[in-house]
Amino acid sequence: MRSDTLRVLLWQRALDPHLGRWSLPGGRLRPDEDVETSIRRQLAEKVDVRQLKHVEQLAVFSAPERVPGPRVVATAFLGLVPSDVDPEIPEDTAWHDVAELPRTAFDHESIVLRARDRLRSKLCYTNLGFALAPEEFTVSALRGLYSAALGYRVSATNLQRVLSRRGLLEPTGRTAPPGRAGGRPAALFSFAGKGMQITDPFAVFRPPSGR
Amino acid sequence: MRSDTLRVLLWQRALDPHLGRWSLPGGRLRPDEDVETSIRRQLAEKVDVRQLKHVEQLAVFSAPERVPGPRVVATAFLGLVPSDVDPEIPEDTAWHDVAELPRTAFDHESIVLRARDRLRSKLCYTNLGFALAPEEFTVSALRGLYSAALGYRVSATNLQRVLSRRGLLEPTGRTAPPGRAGGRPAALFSFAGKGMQITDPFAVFRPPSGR
DNA sequence: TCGGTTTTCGCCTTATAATCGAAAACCGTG
DNA sequence: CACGGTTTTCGATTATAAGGCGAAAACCGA
Repeated sequence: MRSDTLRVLLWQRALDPHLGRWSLPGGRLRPDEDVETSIRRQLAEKVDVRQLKHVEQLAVFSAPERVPGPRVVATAFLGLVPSDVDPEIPEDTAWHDVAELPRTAFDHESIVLRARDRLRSKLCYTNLGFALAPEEFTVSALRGLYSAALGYRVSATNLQRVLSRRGLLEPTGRTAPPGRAGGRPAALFSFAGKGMQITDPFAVFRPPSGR
Repeated sequence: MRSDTLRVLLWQRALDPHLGRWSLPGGRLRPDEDVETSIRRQLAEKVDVRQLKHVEQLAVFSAPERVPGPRVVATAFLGLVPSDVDPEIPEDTAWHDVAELPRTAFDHESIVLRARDRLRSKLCYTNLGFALAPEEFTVSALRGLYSAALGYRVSATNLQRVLSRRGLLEPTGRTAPPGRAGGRPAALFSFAGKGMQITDPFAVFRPPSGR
């Protein structure tokens, strides 16, 4: 998240094929690592890995013609960086608004869109939203993240109530200073689900309560 | 689903390594096919592909030591067969209760369990349950599927009400004959979400209704 | 016809989400 | 320092969805 828009880190290809187009960071799998280790290693060249708050497999892209030449099977990942970290990124990379992607290399546009859809879905039935938020955040800030990622305005009132009832918001007691125009200082919260997996789905058909 | 238990199709290895152990159907990716085409081809040798009502990528398993010898990266799939089809299966394959897996080859047990967890999750926030049901089914039968897959009893009353409100149950007008002991004949329903993707998630943070 | 069985449905309770509006707490300015 | 403008917070209310219970419906076999 950057200035209330959902972004993706892309780098501009310096080689043919598709020279100049923007592509997702990645690279070849080494024989001694699994795919998650590999993508974390690849990303370490672009972003500090410790800043990745969440990493999950997205899907395998394996169409025979997805890249020119010999076939390349790609395991795509969805990785989330909190909105407050602003990592040093190399010259040839940039954060791009997911809503206005540039001309991408290969099938990378569809990969990004798939990742966006996955994020949107999971925001609605998991705690994944907290992976986009800083350690401490205001309800307004969280509302901004949800709104930008989902593409529609969510109510701060309702967001706070829903997350509170689920026991996910822990008040830190501290407050954030108000903006230039004043306004009541916002209370700072942290994610309360420390023991909880950030991707644990909410139950819908719950087990019977009586036992 | 077989006699109200969740099963998985496994075949018994005839070769070393892990001779005699049970393993998931699968095989090597050919250069001219993508992974989904490949797994459908592989399965065609075991089960008629047309009987697969749903196929989705589960995850990539890529630990360097997951199989002896040179590393093999596997893309695992979750495939669902309706409860009423009873395909011809080869001699060396069998349906195994997921709750009581035999000694499996490699990491296939963890793959199966991961698939089970995915199924359980998705039953709660998608229409995936209908992929396990016949074209026409009674609410009781559906309840049996949900109960067996989820591992806890769900109420037929509530299941019907919830799915009806979502507009997913279409009455066919026909009824199923009662069992030996009698009882009111159950109405037959079909899945009403014909245009709808079976995996479309239900919204939780819904877009504002007023617009 | 009657007891046993299974399905279906209405009614009620509970749980969760959405909406609204007022109060709280701050800013800058006159 | 009072005031309008601003943002956050919270209580009260409404709306919607799910769960529980029991009665009625519809069938069987004897």
